[in-house]
Amino acid sequence: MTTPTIDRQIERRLADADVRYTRGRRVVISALAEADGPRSAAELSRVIGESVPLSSLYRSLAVLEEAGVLAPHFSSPGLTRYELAEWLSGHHHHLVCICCGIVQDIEVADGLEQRLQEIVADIAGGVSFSELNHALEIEGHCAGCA
Amino acid sequence: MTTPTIDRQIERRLADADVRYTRGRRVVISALAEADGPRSAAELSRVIGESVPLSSLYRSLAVLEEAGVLAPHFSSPGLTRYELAEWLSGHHHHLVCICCGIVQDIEVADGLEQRLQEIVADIAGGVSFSELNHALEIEGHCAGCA
DNA sequence: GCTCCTTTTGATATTGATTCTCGTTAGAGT
DNA sequence: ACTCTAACGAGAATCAATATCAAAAGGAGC
Ligand SMILES: [Zn+2]
Ligand SMILES: [Zn+2]
Ligand SMILES: [Zn+2]
Ligand SMILES: [Zn+2]
Repeated sequence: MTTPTIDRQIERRLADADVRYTRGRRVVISALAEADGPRSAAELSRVIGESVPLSSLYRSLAVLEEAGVLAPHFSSPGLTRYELAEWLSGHHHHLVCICCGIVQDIEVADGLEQRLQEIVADIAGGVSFSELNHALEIEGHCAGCA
Repeated sequence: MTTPTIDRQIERRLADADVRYTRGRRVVISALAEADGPRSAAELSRVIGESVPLSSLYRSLAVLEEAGVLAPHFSSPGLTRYELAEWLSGHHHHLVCICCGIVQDIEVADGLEQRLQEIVADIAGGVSFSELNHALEIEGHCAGCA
């Protein structure tokens, strides 16, 4: 259930970009806001149902990514999952199940995130690469696949 | 240039799995050993040339992954890149250019890797998820895209 | 080298996710 | 309500990847 706060932030962002926040797009955002991790077009379609045709779903995902509202995530062969961008959902990391492929968001306590940030800066500091962000994926077996 | 050591390790692993280490497969391994990061079938084909048809290249990648010699890597929409598995190349992380998409391996000094390991264990310790491995991707602009 | 048997190859067809096309529909502003 | 433009949606097209299957190559034994 999209929080009113997030919804208002998205409204403003889309208005600034002259992109309409239509019914179909609201449905997509709502489905992603309820998920506890990134979801693919097919996974979303299964949840949303017929009300948003696949071709529209794909275009909505592309438009919302372009507007910076959604971020893509890659962890399975041949498909792209999307989630709310971090400025909406907060910085977090992912648990990736190597058995069933599901990806789950995980919040990292401030202290740990701080230490992680330092390590990343140390690593990137030694090479000619301008670090902008980092993504930590923890791979293993989820509760269902234990 | 595949080091003789790595080549011997692969020979043994494939022999154990009753999989032949054929010319085409050697070419693929050699190209990946020379790369400084994961490469897709198309990227490899560009380097290798006509001597290994795409259909064979794809099958070689699948066979070598199945045998545990190669590991897949996902960071770009709609394609899979491969690299030597970590038991061959050593544990490492990746720099991902958000501009051109190239992925580059990066070695992490033991001390940093140790601290990273601790953080990962701390994060995974709090949830019902059996941690097996971790992947840290540092996103930013590569030297070419600066 | 020759035979038999199994694995691999490679040209081609096929699948599956995603994107494109284009006529139709809906939204914001007047 | 009228207009103008953005968005929609059904279907075609694209592109990475996989499946087919007949032909070629390896290996073991002779
Ligand atoms: Zn699982
Ligand atoms: Zn996430
Ligand atoms: Zn770059
Ligand atoms: Zn790597």
